[in-house]
Amino acid sequence: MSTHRARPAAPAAIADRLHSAAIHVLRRLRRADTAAGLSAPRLSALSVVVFAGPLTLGQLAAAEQVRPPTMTHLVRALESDQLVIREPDQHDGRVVRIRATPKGRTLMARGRARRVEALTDRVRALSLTERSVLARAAGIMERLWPPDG
Amino acid sequence: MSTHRARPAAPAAIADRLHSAAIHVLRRLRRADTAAGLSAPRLSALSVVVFAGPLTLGQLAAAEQVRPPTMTHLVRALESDQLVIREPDQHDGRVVRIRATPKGRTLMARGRARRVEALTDRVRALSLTERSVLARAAGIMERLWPPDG
DNA sequence: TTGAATTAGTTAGGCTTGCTAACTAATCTG
DNA sequence: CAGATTAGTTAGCAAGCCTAACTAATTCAA
Repeated sequence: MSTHRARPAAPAAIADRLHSAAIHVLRRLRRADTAAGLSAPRLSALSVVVFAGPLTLGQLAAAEQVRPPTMTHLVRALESDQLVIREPDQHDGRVVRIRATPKGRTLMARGRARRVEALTDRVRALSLTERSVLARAAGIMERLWPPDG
Repeated sequence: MSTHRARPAAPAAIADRLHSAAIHVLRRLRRADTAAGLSAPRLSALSVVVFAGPLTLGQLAAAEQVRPPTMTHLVRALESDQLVIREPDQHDGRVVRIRATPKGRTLMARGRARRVEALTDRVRALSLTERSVLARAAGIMERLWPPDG
């Protein structure tokens, strides 16, 4: 446990290591992915739709931190797999509401489990202390940027 | 600090959150990137070449967890920017050694700093405890998978 | 020694994810 | 109602990833 009681690392060094670690972890998962599973961006978008209820394309794009055209594209892919549906808004003819289908809900749960399966296995091999560090880190990482950006 | 003294989270839940957090952090950085900087994959590959000395394309691909054709592509891009050079191996005519140029070394340091600048700013805003959690997490993440496989 | 198998890397081609610019359509505002 | 704004799509591009198929070099075995 080299960091215990050690001089705290500089923010830049921490950022650098975290960046590198995130890249490598995601690359591992990408490889383990594929087969019948959803890609990370699709899975991530689908999760938001499932959990945050029906929401507009723009809201979804903002939540996922991508541009609207990118989200249009992602939604089209999910729609063609019948995982979400597009609904016109009653009050505003410009907006499109995205809603998860039952098929989308089931597949999200399964796909998510499959995609992180390899990671889950590795986490299982860690000590309770290490797991707790990762759990806390995940929370910190999600809260790094203020809610709206 | 909700996880303090709380029942430890299931490995699958931790994996899931970490996965999601990694995606979102990297997306933020991608946005802040561009201008005169190297993309994450190029920067990552260049770093390995700089730190791990000259190494073959295959070794580099393995280190970066991508397929050889992908690495061929990345190396070509780095080469055309004169950040690395390709050298034929004396003993084995099939292998190609990749070596960082001085220009590559300088640009790596600068590019790395620039790319993680936004993240560094956010880390600076954290408490010492939180920073230490992230630092430890980065180390754990890098060591999740055994060295070679 | 020669010819088959293996190994390193490249080429070809495809898909996904991301972007900006430019467009359409709908809504709001003065 | 005209002009500005807003939501989303279309078009077109680049990067990063892959597999399949290829070339060239090396190894190994009969």
